Amino acid sequence: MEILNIGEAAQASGVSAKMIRHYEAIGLLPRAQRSNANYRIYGPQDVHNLRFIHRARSLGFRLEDIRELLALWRNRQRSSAQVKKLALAHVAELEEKIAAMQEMAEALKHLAQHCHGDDRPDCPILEQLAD
Amino acid sequence: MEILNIGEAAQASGVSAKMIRHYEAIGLLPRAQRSNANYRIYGPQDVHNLRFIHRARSLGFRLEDIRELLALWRNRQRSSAQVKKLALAHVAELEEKIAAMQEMAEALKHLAQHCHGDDRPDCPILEQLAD
DNA sequence: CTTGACCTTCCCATGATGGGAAGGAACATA
DNA sequence: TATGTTCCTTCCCATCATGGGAAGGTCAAG
Repeated sequence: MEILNIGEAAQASGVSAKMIRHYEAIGLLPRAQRSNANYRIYGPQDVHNLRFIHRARSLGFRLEDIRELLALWRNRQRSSAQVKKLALAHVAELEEKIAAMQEMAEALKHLAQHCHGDDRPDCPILEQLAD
Repeated sequence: MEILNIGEAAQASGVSAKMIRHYEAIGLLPRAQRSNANYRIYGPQDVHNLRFIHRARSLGFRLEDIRELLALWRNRQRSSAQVKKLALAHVAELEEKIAAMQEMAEALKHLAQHCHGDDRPDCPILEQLAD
């Protein structure tokens, strides 16, 4: 298990083969080495990169953020402040979206509570939408 | 203010002119009446429909859900149970997304708390991503 | 009659992901 | 070795809601 093709690298990293090709296409990953038959081949370091991306995605980072995170990761001269700033900006975005969705959910739950949910047509949910 | 062109209807409803055309194109709205010059023209009922859509979007409903909500709204034979079901399904989706984003935010905040955020390169955020 | 603000249609972009086609390559088993 | 299965390659298209912008027609006010 030293040299992997794209399917094996996908298995090993949790990133789909489709996405590995995509990340390469947009320059998030360097162009992979190729076998004689033009298959992409991946070594341990490549898989490490892929895992990094996978974890960052699972924390909700956008690909452009991940591009920066990868650069910081590779750069031994980075300051932890740069990383922290990126992370906290992302947290702020998440919290903004969470708050917006919570407002929606609360409003809808409130309306639904007052909806009989039976055979009759009267419904405060529609009434609210129609105003 | 009885007969409006698309820009005025947009103003009056909160839905952009661009989106009004789009909703018509995908059949969410009936084809608008046209003036001699082929301009779309909107009456009070059309604006009412647009406001309905605008409010539903602001509660996070997807357009396909709104298509159903509009049908229920128009249908005097509807049961409030149908509306409530749609609404609660949407609440469930929202809450699922909220929970996922909260997990991300919590994980990141935890990592950021342990990141010095100074000039030094050491950073638990990157360490976690690199594992 | 010109000018500026509006309208029309049409095409393209976003962001991350996947589906699927057409054709070549690798490999396992009969 | 022949054949079949599974993998790879590239390329195009779809999602979802929204907007940007071009090219050209229309309208109202000065």
